Amino acid sequence: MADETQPARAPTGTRDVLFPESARWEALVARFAAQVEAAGYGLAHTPIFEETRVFRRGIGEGSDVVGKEMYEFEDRGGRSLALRPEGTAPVVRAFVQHRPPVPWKAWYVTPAFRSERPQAGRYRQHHQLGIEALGTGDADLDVEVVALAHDFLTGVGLAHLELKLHSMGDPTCRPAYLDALRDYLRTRRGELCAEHAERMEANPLRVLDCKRAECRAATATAPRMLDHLCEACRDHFDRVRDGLSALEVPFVVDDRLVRGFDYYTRTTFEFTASSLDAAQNGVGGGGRYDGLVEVMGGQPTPGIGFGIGIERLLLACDAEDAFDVAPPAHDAFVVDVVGGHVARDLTTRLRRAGLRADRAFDQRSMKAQLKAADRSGAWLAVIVGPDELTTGEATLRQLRARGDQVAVALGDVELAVRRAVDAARGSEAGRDGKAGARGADGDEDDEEETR
RNA sequence: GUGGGCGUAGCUCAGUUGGUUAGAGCGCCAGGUUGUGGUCCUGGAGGUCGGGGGUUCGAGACCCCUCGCUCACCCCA
Repeated sequence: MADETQPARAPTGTRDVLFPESARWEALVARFAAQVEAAGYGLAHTPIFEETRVFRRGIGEGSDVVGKEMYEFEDRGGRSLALRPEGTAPVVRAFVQHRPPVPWKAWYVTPAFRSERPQAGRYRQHHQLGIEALGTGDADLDVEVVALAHDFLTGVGLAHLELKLHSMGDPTCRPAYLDALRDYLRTRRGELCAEHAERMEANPLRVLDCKRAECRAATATAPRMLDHLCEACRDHFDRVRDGLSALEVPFVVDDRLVRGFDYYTRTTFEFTASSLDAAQNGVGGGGRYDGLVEVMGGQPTPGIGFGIGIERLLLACDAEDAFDVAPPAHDAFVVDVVGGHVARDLTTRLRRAGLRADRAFDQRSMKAQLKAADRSGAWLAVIVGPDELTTGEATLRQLRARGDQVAVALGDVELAVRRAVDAARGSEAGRDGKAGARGADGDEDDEEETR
């Protein structure tokens, strides 16, 4: 337990995301929302905790995430609850509960909790962006979902990205395959790494995913799911590949790809960022889960989705110098050296007029207030001192562009600020040859300027 | 859960084989300029040396415990 005399801090494995870093998060979520909403996905908020069985049944008792990493607790009524370790199960639970018309397409942004030892790109609370689409098993939907993930990731500026694609088969073909794989592994048991020699019976697929050289070698000639797909699964996989190729989404088929949750059927995929260390280079992944709705107590309904880790994605962006977001600048900073009531009134008027305005407090000196104005990144300082008070004017001073100070009537400040800021933005754009976008990718739109 | 590295001002760090009032740069505040930011100069504030115990005449330095951070394994976003 932590020392009670020490100041409290964020729990192990969690992070505070404060401004200006948070501005990047905000921009990332906004971009994701815009993209998936344009494709017909609607926002779904579901509780941050669920009945424990939602995850036990949904994700699978055998998975590490449920078996040893889930935050479980009893509430005061003795109910067993768990903090969500991932995003899909709760959304599927909500689908079963509310029976929305299909196809039902939802997106989410949510924290996810896993009780593991933190390290680079791995936290006890991390955040995911994701989509889920339920109600059709059409392979075109697989293509849509994968393409949306791809377009989003490349859209934020990631270039060094790899998409791995695989098929897990379905209840028709997978059991026979698992038997064949088990039979094979039994003959090679002595060659496997210690851990997998133990675990191979319970979870033979994991062995294929093992990074150790022994396991790699021992499984080089192991039977592969792709060779054991039933006709329906094979046809489905072919259509997914054809679709991705048609949309020019590059991928590699990886027949060792095994994802951590039990619910996957048929298409599974994973995006890795080669700019990150291999240990945590998975920035997102997902797949089809045609049996999950039924497991959750609903009518058999196919579905597919993906989740993207925000922290990892931003880490990958850092490694590639991508998605550099500049927080929006204030339009005006009011400098009041006559006691503060003018700042109080003017900032409010500017804000009510839709402008971004701030001020200093505590009646600081003009020098200090101008310094604060400069630091705030505001385009303009709106100065009111004794002189202005007697003439009923305010002085507008450009902080980031050339131009003389001008006096404007106090009653016209909103309009004058708007004009002066537009002019300053215009002249900066002219100099840079860019529309005021200080971010890396230059296509962030200036939605505020067009009013 | 297992193993390695590391905890000194808000931040990045220095601190000689244990020796007196613990330093720097940046940042912050103020003054130079009693009406003008971004440069410059001067000054100032700010430290339970992560916490607890021990060794010693003396500990930021050494030992033990503990908390935290970090990296790797496992697994995953």
